[in-house]
Amino acid sequence: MARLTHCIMLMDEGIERVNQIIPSLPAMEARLCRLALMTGSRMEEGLAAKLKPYKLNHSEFLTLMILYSRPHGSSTPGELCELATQGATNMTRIANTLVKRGLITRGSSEEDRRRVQIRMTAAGQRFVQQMFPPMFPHIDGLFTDFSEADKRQLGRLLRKLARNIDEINEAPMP
Amino acid sequence: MARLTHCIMLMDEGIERVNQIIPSLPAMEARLCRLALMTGSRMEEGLAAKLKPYKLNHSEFLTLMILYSRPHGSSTPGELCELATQGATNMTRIANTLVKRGLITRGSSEEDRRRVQIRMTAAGQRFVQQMFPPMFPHIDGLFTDFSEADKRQLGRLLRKLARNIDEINEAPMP
DNA sequence: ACCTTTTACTTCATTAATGAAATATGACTT
DNA sequence: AAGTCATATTTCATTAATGAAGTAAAAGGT
Repeated sequence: MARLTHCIMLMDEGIERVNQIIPSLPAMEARLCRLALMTGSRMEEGLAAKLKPYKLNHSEFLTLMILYSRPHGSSTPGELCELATQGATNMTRIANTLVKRGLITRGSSEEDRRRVQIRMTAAGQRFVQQMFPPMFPHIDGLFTDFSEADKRQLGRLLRKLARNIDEINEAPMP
Repeated sequence: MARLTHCIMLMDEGIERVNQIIPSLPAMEARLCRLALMTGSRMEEGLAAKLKPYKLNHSEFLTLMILYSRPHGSSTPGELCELATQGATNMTRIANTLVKRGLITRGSSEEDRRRVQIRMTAAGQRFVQQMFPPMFPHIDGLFTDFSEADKRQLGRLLRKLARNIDEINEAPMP
């Protein structure tokens, strides 16, 4: 695959040329937009590659990690949908595959029998504890040459961007 | 859909809890990772929503814009693959749909008859000039409250991150 | 000139991920 | 108890990306 920095270079040139035809283009912002999209999708790919040996996809991994982070490794499909930003249909499928692999169990809730109680099994916990730490060097590597200030800045700016995304999504669509 | 800021809050809590069970987790970096992934995919979704009325998906839009940015609105499938970071198979499909809509044409090249010359039609140019500018407020909106320094910083940090991604991808996989 | 390899794309089949709508069940309201 | 809402699942369809094999043209060695 082509280097991301190369793609970014080509993107910069492209925006430059489009900007010359359409001067009203907010070039700086468009560049940031593309940068965020490009790095985001590369990171997705990188993550997918890391997960492949474990036969997990992004949403399965995320669900597993979220469940792992819950008190008693327990939650419900509805809650997991919210936490993992997934549709109910997908969550059912994800739970199916994780149950099949013995990493979680589905049980019925006492108080509300509509609810399904999802619990991480001991095998599931072992699995997470084995597969997660080897990813740390990769996570660290992404920010090796970042100073502490850089990290704080990036965090601040991405959170700021996130707030703006929310604003836009809440504003009534014209 | 749940607000992104809310998802981020939940993510922060999740990382915090996982970090208590697995202290070796590089929490700050993991947070940045998730932040980048989450904002990236929200921006994808936002873009997809903007493109939907025009019946375009991301790769079709990107291809169209790249072609628009080329001298004489002309290129070849191979070049477009590189510029849009797409496989040849996908590019064929994309070109098919864009040809069907009359936005581009496929012709054969003079010098190298293996090559296919892809050209943007007048209709294609009109289409881009109509559909692109209305997206500017959206692009601007993402960065409304960003100072010029903020934008420069974000650009710098994302480019830095991109270089690290390249490093990781080039390093021999263990 | 002839054979092999490489390049450039296309076609067809397959997989992955998700979404929409219908269904079953239980809980809550009045 | 009747009607409404909430939770989860199943079924079906859609969308998008990907892989394997095929076609055609050009390049290069002998």
